[in-house]
Amino acid sequence: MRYQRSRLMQERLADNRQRILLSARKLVSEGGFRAAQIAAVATDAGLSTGSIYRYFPSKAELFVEVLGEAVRHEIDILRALVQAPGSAAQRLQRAVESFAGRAFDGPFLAYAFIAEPADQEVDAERIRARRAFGDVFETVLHQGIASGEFPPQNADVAAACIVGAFTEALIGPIGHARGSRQDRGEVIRTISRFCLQAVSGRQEVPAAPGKARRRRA
Amino acid sequence: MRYQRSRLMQERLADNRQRILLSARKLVSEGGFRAAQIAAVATDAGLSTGSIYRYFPSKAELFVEVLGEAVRHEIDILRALVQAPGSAAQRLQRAVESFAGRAFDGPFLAYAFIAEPADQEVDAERIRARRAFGDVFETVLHQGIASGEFPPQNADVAAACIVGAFTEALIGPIGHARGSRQDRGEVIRTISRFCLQAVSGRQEVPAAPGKARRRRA
Amino acid sequence: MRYQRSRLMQERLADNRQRILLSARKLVSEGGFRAAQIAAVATDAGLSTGSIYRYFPSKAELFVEVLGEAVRHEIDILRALVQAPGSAAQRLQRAVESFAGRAFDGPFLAYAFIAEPADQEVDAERIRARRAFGDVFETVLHQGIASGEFPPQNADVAAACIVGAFTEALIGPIGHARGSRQDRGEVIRTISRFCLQAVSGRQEVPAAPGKARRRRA
Amino acid sequence: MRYQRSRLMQERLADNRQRILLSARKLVSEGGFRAAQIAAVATDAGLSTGSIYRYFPSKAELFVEVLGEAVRHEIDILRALVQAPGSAAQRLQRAVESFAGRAFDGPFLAYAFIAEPADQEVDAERIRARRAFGDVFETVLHQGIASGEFPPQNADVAAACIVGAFTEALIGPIGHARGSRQDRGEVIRTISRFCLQAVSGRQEVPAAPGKARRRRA
DNA sequence: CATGAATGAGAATTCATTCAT
DNA sequence: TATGAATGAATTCTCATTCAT
Repeated sequence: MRYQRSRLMQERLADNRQRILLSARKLVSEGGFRAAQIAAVATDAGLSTGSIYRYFPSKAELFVEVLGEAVRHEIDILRALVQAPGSAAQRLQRAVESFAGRAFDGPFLAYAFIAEPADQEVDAERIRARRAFGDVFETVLHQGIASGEFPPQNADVAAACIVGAFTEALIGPIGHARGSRQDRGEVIRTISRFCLQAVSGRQEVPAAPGKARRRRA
Repeated sequence: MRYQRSRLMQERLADNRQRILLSARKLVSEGGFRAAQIAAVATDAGLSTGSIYRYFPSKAELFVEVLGEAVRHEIDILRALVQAPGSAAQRLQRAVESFAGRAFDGPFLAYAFIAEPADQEVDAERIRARRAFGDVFETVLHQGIASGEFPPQNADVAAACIVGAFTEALIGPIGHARGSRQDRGEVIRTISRFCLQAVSGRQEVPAAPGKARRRRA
Repeated sequence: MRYQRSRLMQERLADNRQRILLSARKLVSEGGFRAAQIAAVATDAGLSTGSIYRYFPSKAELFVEVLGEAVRHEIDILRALVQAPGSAAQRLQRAVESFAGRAFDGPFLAYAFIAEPADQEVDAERIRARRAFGDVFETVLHQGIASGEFPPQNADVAAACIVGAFTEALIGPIGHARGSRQDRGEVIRTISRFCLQAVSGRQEVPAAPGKARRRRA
Repeated sequence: MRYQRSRLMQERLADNRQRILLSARKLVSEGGFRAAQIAAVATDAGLSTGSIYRYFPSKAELFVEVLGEAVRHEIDILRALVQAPGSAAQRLQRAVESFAGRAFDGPFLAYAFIAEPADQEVDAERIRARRAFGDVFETVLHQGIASGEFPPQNADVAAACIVGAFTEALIGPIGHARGSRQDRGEVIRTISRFCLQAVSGRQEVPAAPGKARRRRA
């Protein structure tokens, strides 16, 4: 006797959930966790505060998901690049440039990813995220070391250095790259060369410019 | 008599101010900004909450100064190393290792330095701090490029990469170096080689181990 | 055809109403009023929250009826026992033991009956309920006093004492009888003797054990 | 160098704490836990909501103390009466009448004592309270049984019955004694005789009337 | 008619800042 | 001048009730 939940309804529900996630993401990226109170998220999403709790059990869970969703997407892309054919150096370069490019375009992820959140649960998710990124880079480093492309090195620490390097360069406050005060391609190539030289110990000729096209996030 | 009392008074005032700063710093380093409420700082400093406001106009100003003080100290050390005689590579290496070593030993500075503070004013100070560190490294890079030691590169962005690399490696959550799970010297040498190779494009033979002595912060 | 549908409909309506009452009762008995939110009742009854409001104008009214229904059932049984033939003492004993036995088996009624409800309206119903129980016992007391079986006494207050005595003994927190830590028969006989002696002022020989059979609520 | 906290100050502090407890107690006794929100307590005590938390860590702790304080006071009185010289029956009678008298005068304690609180911690305290009262009566019962004054009986359950009996008679909603619709002495004597006859199985001649004087709580 | 998503008025709690003593 | 008690705005979360579909 249950009424069939109409397709429209289902869409609206999924829609709301997504809108909440987007609003939360937007607010954090614009004003940090400070600016992302439940009430603000609700208003931005066009809902009441109570409705947020229909979709997420708590503020912490909401932001864990915001972070997790962004990270998962990023990791998927990185893993694909890292598993593609090519030398370790090429694959590392592609991964760094791809990541850096998106971070340049939409500083949100990297921002949330650096920020100290107000909540322990979110903090834990942030740690998982950083470790996940590091793991991807560590994989290529190990492959490069094994194949003799890269000299032996502490891949663990080096991977952390890579993550830190472009994080800081792109979104950290001294990242002069902020906005578009510097040429996108130039910044990204600098970062990728930095990382490649760092792990290979060889002078790297940056990939032909113009390949990494600007793409909106 | 009156003069004497006044001098004592002044000393006590200066003393209290310093004690407040130290307590604030200690609390942040131990538990983050979350743990550094005015009341806690006051208790730790052996003063009343009201007294804090005799020395600092607001919580934000207090923490701006906490951060600023720590950074100034660090910058002084770095600048001395950078202005000492030696090749650009040597000076860069010394600066990186010195900074990294202190961060390894006492994660406070680096922590506060990454943390998203509760307050916009503190945030602004954090930006200044990161920029100041970057500037020091940028200086050496420019010198190295000018002297031909380093290939031409975007020194601005590269400096940010350096700061980011060791920040993440040492105190970021994937910094496996946390605690003492990894050998201090090994971690620091990995980082310094990473940075040197990154900017020089040459395989670097790390400095003889044992030179960088452990020192408590 | 239309008539048939209508009858089915009516049956379904009555059915739903009953299911809601049962679910509400079950939830209160298991977790107190705390656990009996409208949404939980609806889920348990296999209906939507909105539907609850088709059958009951408000949460308060629902629980007033839950309580009232349970009490009415209990009162019917008690009245039958009290109007049966026999001495006042016998009838009183039967009533007390019958009530106590059901309370021992299914603490729901007694629980709701003591609990401070979330709502004033339910509170009022609770008062009516207690008064109704008291009235039944008062009736027997009056009869016993009239017949000379019991000494003259304030039947009103004594009836309240009876209700309080077994309520507390059976479900109050010091009612060690909770669960089955004590022998059911023993507890019930103690209570009934307590009440009988209290009103008769004579040593009572408890009824032969084994008469009051355990029955699930 | 600490300023001496003035006696006045100390008095004011102790005063506030006491005022909060009194306000909380008053509100519960008047309108149940429903009416005792932190904001209401604060207003009643002439303080801000925040100030409540200077004196009590949480709402639950506040009400645990409200209940505990009242109970401790009551238990002290009961224990003194129970340990005084005299027969078990006399001591039991004095205890019951004393307790009943105060409950008649100020229904607060007994009310809170029956109410189902909104909070588990308070609930736990309530259970302790009831058990404590029961224990006092159980003690006299055991003594009376040992001395042959009372017939052998389950003292545990009987003690619960006593507590329940006058609780219900006095403050329970069927306690017609509410307000002063019935004569105070008459009600109290009825209760005490009820309890005495219940445990002794003998007709009790109530203590000479006029002895139990009305006293404000 | 049934549904269940949306609402929004509370309620508890925290903590920077003020100010009477 | 130092103190720390008092303040109260801000924030998260709950749940009875309504109403568009």
